[in-house]
Amino acid sequence: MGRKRLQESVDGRPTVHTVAARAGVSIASASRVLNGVGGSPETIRKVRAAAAEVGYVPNAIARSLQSQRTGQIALAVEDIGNPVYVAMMRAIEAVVASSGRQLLVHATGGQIANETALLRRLAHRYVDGLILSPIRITEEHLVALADSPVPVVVIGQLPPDTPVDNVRTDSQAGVALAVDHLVAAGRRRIGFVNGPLDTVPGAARDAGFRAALARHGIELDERLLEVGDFQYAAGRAATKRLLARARPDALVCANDLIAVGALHALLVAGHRVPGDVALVGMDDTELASMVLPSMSSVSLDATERGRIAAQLLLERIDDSSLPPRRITIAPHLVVRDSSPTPDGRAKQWA
Amino acid sequence: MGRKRLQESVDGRPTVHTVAARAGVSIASASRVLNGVGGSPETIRKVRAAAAEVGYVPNAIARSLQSQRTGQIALAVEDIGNPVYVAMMRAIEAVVASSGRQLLVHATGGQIANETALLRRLAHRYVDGLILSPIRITEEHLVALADSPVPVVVIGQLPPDTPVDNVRTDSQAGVALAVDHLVAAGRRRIGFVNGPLDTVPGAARDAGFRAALARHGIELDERLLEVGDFQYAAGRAATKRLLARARPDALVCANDLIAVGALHALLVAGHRVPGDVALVGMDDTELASMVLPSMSSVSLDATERGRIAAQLLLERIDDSSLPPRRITIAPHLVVRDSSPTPDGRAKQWA
DNA sequence: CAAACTCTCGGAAACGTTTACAGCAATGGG
DNA sequence: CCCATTGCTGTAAACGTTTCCGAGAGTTTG
Repeated sequence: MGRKRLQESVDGRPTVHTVAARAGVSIASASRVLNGVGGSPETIRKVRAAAAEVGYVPNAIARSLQSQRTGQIALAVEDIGNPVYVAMMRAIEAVVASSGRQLLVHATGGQIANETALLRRLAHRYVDGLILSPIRITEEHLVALADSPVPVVVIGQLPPDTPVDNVRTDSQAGVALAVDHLVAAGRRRIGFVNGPLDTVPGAARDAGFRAALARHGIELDERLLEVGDFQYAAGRAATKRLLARARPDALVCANDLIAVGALHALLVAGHRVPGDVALVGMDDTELASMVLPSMSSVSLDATERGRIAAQLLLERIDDSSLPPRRITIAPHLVVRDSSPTPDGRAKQWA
Repeated sequence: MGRKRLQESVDGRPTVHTVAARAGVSIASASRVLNGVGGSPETIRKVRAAAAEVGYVPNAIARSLQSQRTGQIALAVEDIGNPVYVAMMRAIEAVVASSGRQLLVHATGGQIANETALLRRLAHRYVDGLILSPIRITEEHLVALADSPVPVVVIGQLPPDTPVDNVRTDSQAGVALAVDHLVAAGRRRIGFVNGPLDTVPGAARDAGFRAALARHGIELDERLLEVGDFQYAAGRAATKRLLARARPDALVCANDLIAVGALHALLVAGHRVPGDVALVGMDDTELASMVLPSMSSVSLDATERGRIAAQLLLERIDDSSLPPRRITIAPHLVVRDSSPTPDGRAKQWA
């Protein structure tokens, strides 16, 4: 009994001690064999046999404590229901899994308190690194990022010279792509349904929209601007408000969820899309091709951003002396049926 | 230097030794104070001060090793992009987070190999419990479940008498609800677009559909049956095939993704919904109210299933002697615009 | 044939916690 | 005034690994 206590873990499962005793070798030898480093043929045989007989599985926690690695990566996004984050998550999970690690998912709800709390919790070292995609960036974030005890990669805009690995996209240029496309098709009364202006993407897209109109010499009509959350329901409501006071001939939306809401509002109000009002979303999520008419959308390549972010993180975990890197992904426009084709014609059935 | 090595962790961060030394007490006393158990007022003051000064944060891994608890829960679903799993995940994450734990997400892709590998990996004890929502159940699953080293809760059908906590829904009855609804509205040529028949939900829904038709004395026309993956694209393709050879006046779909695909195929083919063909999806995801016309759908209450599964798991973690529990959630029909209202009339504009 | 290497092995320390146990002082009751 | 109780404290063991180090055996080299 006393002897057994020394060999089995507290819940009766075999430990390296069990295996070693059964094979008649020391735990050091057993451990070496089990990790495939060293051991004479005879020892290897005995240890492997013993391990198989008792069904030994190493304890990940104990291993982590010793190796100072958890084999876990955390991902924190605002809303795991947004298809753009789903795409990102899929890409990240693929990279993470292929490196033999696991992915932890946190939903922050966009709350700053949640995010900084999460950053602080990293000090517990339950994870080897974090991929964070914040929707707002505060001074608190920057401080917390600066003395984060584990590597963090941020997906999204960060102030210049923040010494943090960073994957971003130029959503300002993305909005410009949408506007250019619509102007080229002869639309002039272009509306914009945005997310909250106090978010980083919201502010960038607002600036992008204004700049693009200015570049085309179109005067901005403030009645064509609306703001809501980055959600379907908010997009639908915002569009309804906008339509109640103005007559756009095109609508740009700050993401696809908003755009689907806008599409719904437009069709319910009896507008033809793209005949009366052309529509361009943003993020190019799966949603864009699910709806009818299928939606043009500016792709910010969430999959690619996720993949790169994961790779950057793994690289930094392996070598913390790397200089901070900043990767920018260029947006591109995917034209579908909700906006006029390049030759200016709308599909006949719409 | 030698002294320092004893007080700080290998990467220079403070440990309980650091705090203890700084406060001039033993590590035992320090640990006790930090855990809020015992300590004289003076000791408490000194330790708290020392901890604050050095910015001490306990190491979660070391704590886990000692306490035999990781504070982590894993969730494994087929496809994190399916909105039904998103809803489930949201509910689970809420429960898990409010118990102070964290959620790990695994995407299995429905691969049996992945799932059994995952079950085996539980032996590494990196997590306190698992919520598994398998789409297929094999003998391998049952064996792996039987000797899982940590508690597992399964969401989905399980053979009777499997001694595993289980949250399920009666999707067979769910399909019946849809069929009853359509028959009551006078539809007779009811088609069914299902997922793979070798999956548990696929088989159940197939059986449910056949039984429901039989109950109404409607002879089954095999040409009105189609099968694909539980995905949007597959649903769209399957519906296209079905429409090429038959003229249904209603369509039941095995989930909302398939249903949105079917809706797309129907509208593109020029059918009016629900005028020519009524449509009922299943799962009642957010998607259902995003599309136009908004989709009737049989709710299997994924949110509730997720919430309950998480609670069952937490209970079992706290008390492994509990008898296996099986909770069944009743489905209910949510009628929207894609199927006739109870009085048999379709909305005028469709 | 001695010296220098190369392998393999086991003991023991380490990773950073929590906690059983025993010692000790102070307190209260008889 | 003594003893039992209470409340703190520190020492040391434990959680289950990996790995450093020194010892011994066998092999090569000069």
